Amino acid sequence: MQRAKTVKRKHHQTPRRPGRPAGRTSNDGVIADREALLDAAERLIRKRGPQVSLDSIAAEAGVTKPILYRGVGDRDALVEALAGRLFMRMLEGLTRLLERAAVPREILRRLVGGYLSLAAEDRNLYLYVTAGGTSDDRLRQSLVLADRAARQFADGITASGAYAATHGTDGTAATVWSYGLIGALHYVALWWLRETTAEVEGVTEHLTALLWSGLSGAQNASPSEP
Amino acid sequence: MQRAKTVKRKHHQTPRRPGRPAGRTSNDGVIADREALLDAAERLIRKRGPQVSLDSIAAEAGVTKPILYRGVGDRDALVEALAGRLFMRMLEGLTRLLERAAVPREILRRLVGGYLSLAAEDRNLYLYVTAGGTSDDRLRQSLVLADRAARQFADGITASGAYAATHGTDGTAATVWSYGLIGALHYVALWWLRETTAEVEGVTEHLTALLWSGLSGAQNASPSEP
DNA sequence: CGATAAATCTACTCGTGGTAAATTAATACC
DNA sequence: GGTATTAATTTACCACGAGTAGATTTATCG
Repeated sequence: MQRAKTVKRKHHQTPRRPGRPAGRTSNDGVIADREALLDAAERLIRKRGPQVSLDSIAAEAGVTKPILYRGVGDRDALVEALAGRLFMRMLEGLTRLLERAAVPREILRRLVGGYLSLAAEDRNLYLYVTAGGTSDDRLRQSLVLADRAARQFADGITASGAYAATHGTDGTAATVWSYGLIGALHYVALWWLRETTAEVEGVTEHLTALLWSGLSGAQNASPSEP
Repeated sequence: MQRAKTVKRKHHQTPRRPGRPAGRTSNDGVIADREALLDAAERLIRKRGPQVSLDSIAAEAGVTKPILYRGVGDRDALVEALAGRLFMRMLEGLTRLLERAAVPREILRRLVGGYLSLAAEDRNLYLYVTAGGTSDDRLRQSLVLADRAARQFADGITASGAYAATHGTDGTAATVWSYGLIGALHYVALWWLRETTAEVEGVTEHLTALLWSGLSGAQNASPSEP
């Protein structure tokens, strides 16, 4: 309601002079409200988009910036934490999608479609978390998603585990496959999250075809529906 | 005088009082030095890494910030221009690599290996250009690279053009394939540019296997060397 | 009751992108 | 040839976001 330029204070809050808060007998729940801070960050990012500042996030949480810093650390730590929560949710969603076994290509199709749909569900959060140049550890964390998704997928292919056959022996192969997979998914998701025109089914179909048959399948098999 | 931390003035330069410069009769070569500014930006990014500021870039070019802005526009425009130059160079390099025709899988292998090697050659510049969340038009520009690379690749597969068979009919398919391809390449490149340990041949081999056979090839064909 | 510790907010610094105002030289006009 | 106007450049500033130091108030312990 108010906020002409920058949000400074949460709507109906008393001005809260500085100093130790009255009433609190000891440090009760110092760790506990980390989740509340992350919740507030998620809420604001959903509402306002991926461009929100730490000041506004703190305001949304009803605290000030130093509290936010004490609770979750610096900006990188915040993004890291939000990415962890988001990726965990996406992973659970994907797992649920794959509960009932299916043929391998159908598994892949569900993975791709699920990834896109789940990213679109948390669009702003997904953009916030994956923006910023995928620096250092962020990328590595997204690999948890890729790796577990790939493992899940491979487990669907064969009981013996084709994934372990390739990923288990050679660490480089595992990493390359994970990065390649997540890169393809992520870039297609980035594009699709901007284009509201294309419907998810077609995109899923095309990407699944590419990931399934690879480029060797480009000669005879068109990725479009027959 | 100036700051100890950030370079403010190029080493041996005269202080240059403000005002219109003496000697220049009219605006000669206003457009011409845009390339010189971009050269300076490239030089400094190569030297100092992808974290350089616009101030330091202007200093490297021997001009001041407003001149830089007049010459190339804002930061996004600078990145755009540098990305255009880099991708053009990479595309030329890839084209040279594919001049002598080969079997399709070998073509793909050269594409992947060439992409990685060329990115590593301009490592800092590649990171500078692809950092920043791949927002909006940057991503679209990298598609020129992906699209032309894919076209080149497809032309190698069949003379009739498998690329046209899929890309020509359905625009969505073309876009999805391009984004997926460039995403896989870029993410693997990002990882590999950090890991100095892995040699390019192995990474190329694994990624080529993934892109060629797709995930359906994971059951029987291991991506590692037989 | 007084001193110390804890917890919080205010107010600042610092760096960076971006721009307006000041400054100087060239050019046009009489 | 002298003066006003215009072009080109630098300086100095603004806005804004991340991160932190210090002021401020309350609880707790002697």
